[in-house]
Amino acid sequence: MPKGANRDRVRRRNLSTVLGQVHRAGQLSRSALTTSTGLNRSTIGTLVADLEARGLVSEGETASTGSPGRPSTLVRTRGDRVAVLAADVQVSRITFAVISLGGSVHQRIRIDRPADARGVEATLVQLVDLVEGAIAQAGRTRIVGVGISVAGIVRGEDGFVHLAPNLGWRDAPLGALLSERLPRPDMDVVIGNEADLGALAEHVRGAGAGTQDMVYVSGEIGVGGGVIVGGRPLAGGSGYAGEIGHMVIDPDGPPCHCGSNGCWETMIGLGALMRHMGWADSGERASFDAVLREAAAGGDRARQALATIGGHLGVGVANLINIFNPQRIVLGGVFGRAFPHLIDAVRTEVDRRSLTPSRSMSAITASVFGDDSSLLGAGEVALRGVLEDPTTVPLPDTDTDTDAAVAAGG
Amino acid sequence: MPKGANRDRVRRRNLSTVLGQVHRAGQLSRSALTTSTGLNRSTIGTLVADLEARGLVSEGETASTGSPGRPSTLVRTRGDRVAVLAADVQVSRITFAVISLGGSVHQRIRIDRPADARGVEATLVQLVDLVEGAIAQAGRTRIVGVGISVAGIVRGEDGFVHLAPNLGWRDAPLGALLSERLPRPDMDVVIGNEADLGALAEHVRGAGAGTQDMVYVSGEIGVGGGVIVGGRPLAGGSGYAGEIGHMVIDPDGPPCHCGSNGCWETMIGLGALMRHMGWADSGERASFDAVLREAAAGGDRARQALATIGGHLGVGVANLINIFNPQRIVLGGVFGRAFPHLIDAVRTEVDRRSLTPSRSMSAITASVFGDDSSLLGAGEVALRGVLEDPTTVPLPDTDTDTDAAVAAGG
DNA sequence: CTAGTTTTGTTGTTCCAAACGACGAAAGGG
DNA sequence: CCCTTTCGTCGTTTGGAACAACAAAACTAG
Repeated sequence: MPKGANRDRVRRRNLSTVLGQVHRAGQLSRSALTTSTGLNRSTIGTLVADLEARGLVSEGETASTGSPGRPSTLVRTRGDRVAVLAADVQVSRITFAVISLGGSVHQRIRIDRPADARGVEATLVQLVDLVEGAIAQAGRTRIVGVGISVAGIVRGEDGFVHLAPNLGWRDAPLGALLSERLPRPDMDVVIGNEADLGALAEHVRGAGAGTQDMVYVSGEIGVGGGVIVGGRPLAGGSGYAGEIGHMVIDPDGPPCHCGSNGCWETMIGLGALMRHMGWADSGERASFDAVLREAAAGGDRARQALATIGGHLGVGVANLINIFNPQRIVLGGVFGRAFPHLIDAVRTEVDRRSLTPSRSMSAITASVFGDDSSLLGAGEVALRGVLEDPTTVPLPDTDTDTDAAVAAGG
Repeated sequence: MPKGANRDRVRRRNLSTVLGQVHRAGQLSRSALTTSTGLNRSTIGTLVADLEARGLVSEGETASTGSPGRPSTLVRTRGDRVAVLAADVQVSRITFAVISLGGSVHQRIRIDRPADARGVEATLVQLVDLVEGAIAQAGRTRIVGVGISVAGIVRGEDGFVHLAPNLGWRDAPLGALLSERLPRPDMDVVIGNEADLGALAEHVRGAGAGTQDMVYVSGEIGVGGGVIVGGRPLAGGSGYAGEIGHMVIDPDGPPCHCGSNGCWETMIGLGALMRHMGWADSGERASFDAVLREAAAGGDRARQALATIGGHLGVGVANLINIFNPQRIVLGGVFGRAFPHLIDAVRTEVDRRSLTPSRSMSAITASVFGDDSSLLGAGEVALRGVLEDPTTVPLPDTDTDTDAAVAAGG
């Protein structure tokens, strides 16, 4: 909140930017850090030494570039001292992982959930179980945060889930409940919207890497969206931003479960595809894959249906280009998997409907991480705390950090 | 570009935040500055002294609050040493003003333009004339920038006007042309989209004051939009963001001049209103006022037409709420003036079509500055340079500043 | 009206993180 | 082999923010 450059804040910020750069690149030479940050060689030296003492990075071998001059030391993220937990809560399963700086995934568990264990309470029990198990296994590794992806409308501030239609949740204070049940109350707990987190993951090291402005369109049973604006996630006044699935494309279109008509979701969601196929809508994502298989096998009806969906998809993408003027549009979820079948129809509509200067700089690509986007994004937000203030990870010996001092004083 | 907190950058940033706060509030006590910035009393003292020496602020009387304790000194912006020029280029006239820190408008000129003096070249001549006249009259006041509002698609970086349909311009490098013709090449020249600048003005001290996320919808002959995200203007990859007028609301709707169909603009723009009135579309904004007068006089047809427009307006506003989750939606231009006739229909659609959690926090209001929004916004962007780095304004005696040192050295 | 309280501005000093300069180290080029 | 280039390190400098102490300017209580 305070905007002034305090002396502590300067230090924290510099540590944060250095760690952030290494985290994003995975591995970076010290000389690259000096040029990108604009700081002095010696300053980078002390900052890296500080991060190294905290166990966040390690200095490895030198980079042997072909150019003359002494090669620079490489700075790498370390995954054995600090890590976070990430969970992707889906209807019929939870994917769970231990993720560390640099984005490396250490463990990965998938638990299937029977139909009677998908409520808020059951999910809490499952999550607490997974977290406790991971902490027990962590050993010396310090778990500093938990990130959880939910397909629903989530308030960013406290992780209150307003509505998660496919899970059948409504007004569930998931963040608060989880925080109070976890063994270590000092851990960051962040709940995020599945599409917002997917956008984050694709932006950091996926299909949107290197861009400053991108839009991620997530096709699951419903349609969600995550937007990166100027390198930062678009949150809105209370974290509900990015609900592009309920953008009205046709005011007199089919009714949507949200109470409106002609939402984008009603025209490109799973239900619409089933309609075009003449199938019954089971509300299961698997049926989308059935259409995909049929299209791959050369089925005309399936290809036609996907092209129709692609056209409607293109209309909304054109809107997003006109509104956000992004450098990249990333299609994720089922749209990512169906990308080859959709892209032609999408491009046709986009070329016709978006303003040329914006259009010419917006590349439309498929998601890189596929179904893992949300999980990786959950890890990313859980790491945010450490990335924004690396001093929260205490130095091992010296008792300079806050909570270490409190522990010593009490 | 460099992200590290250099020592110079720390100083500049602190000066910038202090000046920015005073600029926004117009007048602020030193103690308020300490609490809002988180800096020490003495630091605020030196920073304010620095700004005072540069002639940017002045320390006035003390604020007599009812609370005990010594009252704090008030810091006010000074308008007599530094100012900027702002111009709003409309089809049939140019509005021009001298604006200083704190947003106060010092002079104000309106020149009407005959039909044969609306091209790029004629406009340039008119603008250069106005700027030179203002500089000649400025006396001791240092003119540090020029901001210009144009209703068209403008690249933020260099002020290249891709398309300004109502002015009949296409691919006009207005920024470059103006910069090279101006008497003082060191002045900042910023060209901006009319709606983006309107949003900026309303955000700083208008209908969006105090918010962090707002959307400004500008109704002129066409429909434009400006978005503030997290307190900053949404620019997009190349500054074209916010073209909400070409958001497709009905894929099979009436054709738009942009080549698409059913753009929002075709349903709520001037042409649509004329259609509903059964009038011929003259493409003049005045005809909108004629409808407004008829509605005010009790004309049923006019009221019905406005309500229809309001309904379509509401559909798009609902989209914007779902996408941006803003704290405020500001209706400007003709929508601001017609606000009472539109708002009921807008609210009805918005309530039905936007997701409740987002809806409940988005207030819809009319523009505060009316037709002045763009002009004031142009002043605001022109001031951006000084606000971001107050050290560009040299100290009067000591030759510590760059260009003063160069002048002395040469 | 006076003494006490509270908050603020000022001044001199301290402190600390970044910058600087010099040196040795580690590469490539001839 | 020496030269050039670039880099890391160490000791020192520097500049700006923080701190402490004091004076000033209100309000409050008697």
